[in-house]
Amino acid sequence: MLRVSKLTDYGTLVLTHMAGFPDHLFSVAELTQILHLNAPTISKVLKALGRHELVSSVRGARGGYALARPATQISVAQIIDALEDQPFGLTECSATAGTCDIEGDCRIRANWQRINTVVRRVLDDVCLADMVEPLPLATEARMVRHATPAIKCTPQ
Amino acid sequence: MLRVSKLTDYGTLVLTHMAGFPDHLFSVAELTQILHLNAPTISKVLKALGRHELVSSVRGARGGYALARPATQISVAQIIDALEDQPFGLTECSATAGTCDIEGDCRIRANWQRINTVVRRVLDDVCLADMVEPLPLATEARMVRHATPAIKCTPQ
DNA sequence: TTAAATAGAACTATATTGGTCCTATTTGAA
DNA sequence: TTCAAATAGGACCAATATAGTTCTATTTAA
Repeated sequence: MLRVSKLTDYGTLVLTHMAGFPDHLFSVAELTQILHLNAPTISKVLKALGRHELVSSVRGARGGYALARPATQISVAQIIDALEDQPFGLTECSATAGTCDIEGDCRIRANWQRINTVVRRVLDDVCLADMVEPLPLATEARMVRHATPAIKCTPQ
Repeated sequence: MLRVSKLTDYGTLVLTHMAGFPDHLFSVAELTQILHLNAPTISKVLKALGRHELVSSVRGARGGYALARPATQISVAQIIDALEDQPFGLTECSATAGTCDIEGDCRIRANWQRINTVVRRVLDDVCLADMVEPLPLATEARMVRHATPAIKCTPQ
């Protein structure tokens, strides 16, 4: 469907809120009230984010979660990696080798991989800090500058 | 899952093959033999592509399909639009308004939309002709040049 | 010792997708 | 005129993926 899963969407929402209060330890209960999401859902998301070291957790009474590092150092791509089950790639065969019978003489797989690289780079270049505030019409984006020329399109 | 559907994948494969023979009218049976996909699947894909005017069809005996326009004028984004059920967008709320309770005070929706715009532009800038041959390490990509600065990432 | 918290894993229900099949329509050719 | 070869459209079922919930274990402050 070319959509990120809802868990990933929730994850960006949760992390974006947490980014506004870097020193605060958030419990699931607290985030539930603020974000109007169900507690089990928030809990599930934070557990996965913890496993991927995007948040750090403190267990026990008075425990909770906080960002594991500054919001400028957490990218949307990293959130996707943590919350999506499959490895990154717009098609199955371009993400994982050996999933398709005709892989041997497939002519488009390599090109899908190039597309993946460029899309990935876009997502690498958006960080949590960018998601916190409604962005003004931005100046030259690092994202765009950074995108290397991976694909040539025949001029039309 | 941040994946294009299999139908979309099949669609690019079929169209890429057809792009190599612009004047030939392909029947489903013919494509079946060449591409090693099942006939009903190829048929389904081509019908959808026809509805979106990416291929033109000739009905009746000796009928078949051909690209509706030159391969330089069919983009991967258009193929996705034709074969995916949902409108383009990495999250549901950023693709379709009114799908989320908390849309009113959601802080990240607008930023997802900016991300959508940039990703979309990447896909707009890859055309079928680009998928036909294994691309050499390409020179400056129109795709990249074209991507406008929609998102600012705080320098790290 | 207890209550408040996270950790992990399993489970169920729903939604989406993939794939197939059926019927209608069109059209070239015998 | 009839038949066979083709596409058009839609409905359907099976498989997969996702969402959401629940249960048990563990940790730790008070």
